[in-house]
Amino acid sequence: MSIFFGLQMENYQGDLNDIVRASAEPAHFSDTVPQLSSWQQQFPSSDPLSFSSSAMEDDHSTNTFGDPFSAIRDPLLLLQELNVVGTGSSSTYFNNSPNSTNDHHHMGGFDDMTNPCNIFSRIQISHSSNPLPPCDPPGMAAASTGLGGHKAPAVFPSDMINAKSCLIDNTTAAASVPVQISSPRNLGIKRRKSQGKKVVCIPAPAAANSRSSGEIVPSDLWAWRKYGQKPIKGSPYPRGYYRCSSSKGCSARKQVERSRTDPNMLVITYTSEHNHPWPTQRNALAGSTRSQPSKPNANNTGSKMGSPSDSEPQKTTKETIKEETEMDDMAKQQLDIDQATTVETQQQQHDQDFFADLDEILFDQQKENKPMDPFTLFDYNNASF
DNA sequence: CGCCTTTGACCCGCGC
DNA sequence: GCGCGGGTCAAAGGCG
Repeated sequence: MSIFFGLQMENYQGDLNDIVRASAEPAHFSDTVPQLSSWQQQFPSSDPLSFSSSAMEDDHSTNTFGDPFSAIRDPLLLLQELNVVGTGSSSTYFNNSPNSTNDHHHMGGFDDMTNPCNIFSRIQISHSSNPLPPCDPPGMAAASTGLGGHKAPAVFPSDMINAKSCLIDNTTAAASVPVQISSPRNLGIKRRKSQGKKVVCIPAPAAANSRSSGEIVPSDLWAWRKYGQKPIKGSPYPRGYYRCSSSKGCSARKQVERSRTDPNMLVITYTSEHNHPWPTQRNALAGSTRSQPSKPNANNTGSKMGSPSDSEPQKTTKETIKEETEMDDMAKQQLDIDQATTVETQQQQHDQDFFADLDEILFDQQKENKPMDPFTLFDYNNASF
């Protein structure tokens, strides 16, 4: 997950590189954050990450695959997890995520969504087979062509969540459309036909602190590889096409574009599903660090830092993939026999290890009087958004 | 070496 | 049937 709040686009040149790659300046969220995470409390001088601590805490026990970033997650996923989007088993976007089951939904975080101080206060998210540019205000949608070649409705669909105003309608949020696995080249599956999609609207990262090329990297858990970019008729901004590179054969895709009505907002459309568990190590595939700005202090900010396995000897890519496979098999077995409690225990242990490493990193930063760039933490994910 | 981005070409659904 | 526009492919070159 990457959320960039209150960031302004600067030096935008109309290339989606600006959107998807590179780092972003620390987020200075307005007003207050209800609670600080443990490590924020530990280092109050560090730039606040402003995650919802309740979300973090709640998530610790929900991720079967031991992803330490379950607390720093994709806005879509978190909202989904909070029963805001794609509630219930009908939501299948992350079909291998344990969160796709009802069993682990934690409503404890839902209250946060109604809190004006919630970090997702500027996220709009839609789960619809007929998505619209979610950042286009109602009434302006007529000027926009809906994603997937469908005309955008003049008003938000019922399952459109306008978190920007923090008005969560639990009844409408319950609407869910199963996401199809749809490869356009798959036989018998026509593309652009009511393909299940999820649309997320997030504040666009600023380019100010980005690399010299002006690139910024909203990262999320997954690794994404860009496979195309197209100018969009009627929009000054191109649309970037990304597919999941976390696992070969994964059909998950996303499209990233700017809202034509609010260039400060990014419209991210997720299509199809991940067919693999959470990446246990974001840099499992070589070259993925390209999307990361290189940081001089490798000890603290390198693309491999913060990995849950940092305290362990470096693993080769093959070993990592093997582990992922084994982990996947194990997780399936766990699911088969419904040993959720065991999984949660493993998850908690994993998270403990991760946060111990994280605290160590932050402590090192603190010792050097280096303000911690919160999005360095996002870089752990090593995935463009 | 392997993955990345870039980018022109191609494919295909949809509207007229 | 045709043209438009969106989505994907794949080659080329770059980067760590």
